[in-house]
Amino acid sequence: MDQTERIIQALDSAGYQATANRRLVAGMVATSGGHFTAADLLERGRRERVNIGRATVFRALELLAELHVIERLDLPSGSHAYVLCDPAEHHHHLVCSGCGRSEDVADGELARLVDEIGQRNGYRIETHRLELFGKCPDCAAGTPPNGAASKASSSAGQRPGGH
Amino acid sequence: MDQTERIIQALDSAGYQATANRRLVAGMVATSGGHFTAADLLERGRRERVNIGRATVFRALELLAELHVIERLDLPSGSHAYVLCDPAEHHHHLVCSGCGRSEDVADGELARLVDEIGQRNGYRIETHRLELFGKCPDCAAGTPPNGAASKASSSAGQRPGGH
DNA sequence: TTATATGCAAACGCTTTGCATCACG
DNA sequence: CGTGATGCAAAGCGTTTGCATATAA
Repeated sequence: MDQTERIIQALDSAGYQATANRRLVAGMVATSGGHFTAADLLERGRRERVNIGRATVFRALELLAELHVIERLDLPSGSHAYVLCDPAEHHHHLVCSGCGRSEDVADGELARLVDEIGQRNGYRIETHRLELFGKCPDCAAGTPPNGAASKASSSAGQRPGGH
Repeated sequence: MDQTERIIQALDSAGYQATANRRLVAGMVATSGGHFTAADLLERGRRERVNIGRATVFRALELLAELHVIERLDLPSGSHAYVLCDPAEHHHHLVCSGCGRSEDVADGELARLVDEIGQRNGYRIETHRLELFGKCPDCAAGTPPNGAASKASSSAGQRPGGH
């Protein structure tokens, strides 16, 4: 449920200290509501008057990426962003080009297709990456969620309605 | 066969001058044998003692990308590279993590799969990108093609079984 | 001669690093 | 205490831009 806790948990069980700053980053990541850049977090920190250094943010993101709690996306623009995601299984990302929201997408049939392509070309495939960009239901309907691109602030990730 | 000419052709028919420097870049791109970065071309230019400025290389690459003669790749390492490719149809890239060589891969069934994913999530998909990395037949056989030694050094370090 | 293209170097944005300090275990 | 984490500022890359010069049409 609480994504922030989940992240802190991940840090802890990997043997890293869950320091105040890392908790802070965890919180921002969890409530980002979509993709975000290091600059976004820095900016948000500045706006909320929390004292956190540039290097610390970068180091925290690197750490979380290493733990597969977040993953780096290459946006069509060429810039790098991160998204919170499920560390458990191999998946891809469907990213809203309107509000930045993102969904994890299971690999599914893709594995077979990838395999096939490898065979056809005689390559031994090692990794593959699929990135999907489009408009989420809200943005497609012209009602983008508050704080569009990088801000956003629903406290529970992308699971409206919970359970 | 002459890719260089094809590139020059593309420039010309788009109304751009096929200047000496652009021909030079075209030649390097055509004979790159795989992916390459702006730095690669610069380096190669320096080595071959041709006089071409950094900005010119970047501008030429930007131009060729705009004409869809080359395409930008995001290597797993996060760095940007370009590959020569067919401007005609929507396709993806299969890149050798050993020598950097690259094949165009038709979209094929992927379109359907992408569509399905969009529907399932209620997204209106705008673009998608599939990138495949692995070992080409030669590299897999331990006989990397000549002149490809350090080519994909930046994309190595992949975790084959990984996330 | 007029529009384009080029070189150079400075400017830029993003990310990393060195190092002294600080917090946690 | 000792290791790990942090802040700051400087350094490092890759890329872009301003501007004067050179070249193509």
